[in-house]
Amino acid sequence: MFHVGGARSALQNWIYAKQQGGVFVLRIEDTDAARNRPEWTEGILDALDWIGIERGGYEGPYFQSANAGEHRAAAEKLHSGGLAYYCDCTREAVQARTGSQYQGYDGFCRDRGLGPGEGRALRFRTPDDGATQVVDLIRGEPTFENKLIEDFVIARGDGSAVFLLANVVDDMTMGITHVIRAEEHLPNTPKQQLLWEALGARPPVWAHVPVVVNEKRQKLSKRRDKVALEAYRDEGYLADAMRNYLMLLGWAPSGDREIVPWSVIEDEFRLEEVNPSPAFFDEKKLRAFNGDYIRALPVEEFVAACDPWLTGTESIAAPPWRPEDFDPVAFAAVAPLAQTRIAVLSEIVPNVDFLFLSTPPADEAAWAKAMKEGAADLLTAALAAFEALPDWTADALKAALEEVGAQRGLKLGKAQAPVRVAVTGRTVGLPLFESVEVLGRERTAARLRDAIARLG
RNA sequence: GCCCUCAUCGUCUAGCGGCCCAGGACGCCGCCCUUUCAAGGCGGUAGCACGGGUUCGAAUCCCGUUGGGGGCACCA
Repeated sequence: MFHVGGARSALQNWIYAKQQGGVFVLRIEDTDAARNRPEWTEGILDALDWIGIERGGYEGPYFQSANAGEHRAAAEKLHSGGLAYYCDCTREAVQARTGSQYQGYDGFCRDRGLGPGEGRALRFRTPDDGATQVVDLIRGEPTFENKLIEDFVIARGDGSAVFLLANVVDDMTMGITHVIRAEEHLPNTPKQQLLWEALGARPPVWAHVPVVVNEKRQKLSKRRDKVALEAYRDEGYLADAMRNYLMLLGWAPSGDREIVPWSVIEDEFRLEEVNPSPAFFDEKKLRAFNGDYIRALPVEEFVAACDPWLTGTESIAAPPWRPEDFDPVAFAAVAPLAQTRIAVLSEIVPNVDFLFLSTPPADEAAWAKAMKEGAADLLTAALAAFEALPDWTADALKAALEEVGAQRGLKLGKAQAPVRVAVTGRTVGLPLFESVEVLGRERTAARLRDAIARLG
């Protein structure tokens, strides 16, 4: 599973690294074996592939746990240098001293001179005075008073390093110069910067990109929000549309443009210009973008792009018709008509299913709406007119129905309604006469007869 | 409670002291086109959170208020 917010920062990170002539490193933070979820890694890689960050474009993935030895060595170094101390306080004990309102660790073990031992955590001794200023490409130079930073844990009772330390050690050993991550890490940054300095290295340049929020302005959460990129892919969003949209959250290309070729984005994107406030992920706008991208596709590419929804895949449900009833030639014939009518690829199915189903899809509401007074009469006349047609073409079919309607004082808009429902099962859909032409004389006649029979 | 952070139409944004009684896009609403529905064309709706400064001049700079978000774990 990969969060869209994460996908966006990956995109930004990737472009920035490219522009700087550096490499984008994908690292999985897995210092806690119990919480490690291998399937997440796969999800992240799939998402990056889909969104177009090809695997050659970044390094990794690297797993923090692979460096456990170095993490421990760094912890030991900090301890022997007097920059960290062991602590055996339980959470409850700290709370008993500080009161119910959380105040941070109170420094109880600071000067107890405890040695390492089972169940003793190692805490970093934060400076008593001064301030830590971080350099952030997006936010300027946030400054944190050191005395307000608690003595935080850097290694667990079993000696393993926690995220804060492990992350810093890995960054140092990998020669990381820029850390670009989500805004929620900003409050951790002074702690990590203190660690860089304590370990004798020059801290990196930071960039904390804003989070993506839901309509309630909360950070996207996997539990309550649709955040998995795969879900959008399976619904039929185009990768190009998605990455274009994602890049516009917090940033815009020059000159009143939004839908632009990727090359323009790669060229014009400036991390420093990213808007520091959280952005709402607007699915409606994404849809509009996607529709635009779909329409821009050459027809043959559109046809190819629809394939997964026409045949089904592991993650995409199979269509309602039998596989052997699918006719690629018929589909290709109506594809251009469908192209302007769908915003996401999965919508192709209800637009063309009438062609491949043995009977029109049943929709009682549609039937009730279209089959009013005179419907049987109109259908009967239409059937006769259609059967008399020498040429089975959309134009001829249209002329025939126009004639039938005119005899009954009906405009084509009205006259086509019952025919449409009888033949396609729906009140809305692709242009009727083209659809009927592709459906063919036999099947059309059969469906009209069925409808007339039903109307009694 | 403490710390950090953010603030232009409903939403995403342009704007970085005069070009702005604020531009674009999505949405929404009309009209046109039209065999349904779309697409397309045209038009409209709607915003600088509030209060103080600074300045000849502020959406743009400063301070405060309010509101939002994030963080404060032997999670990452």
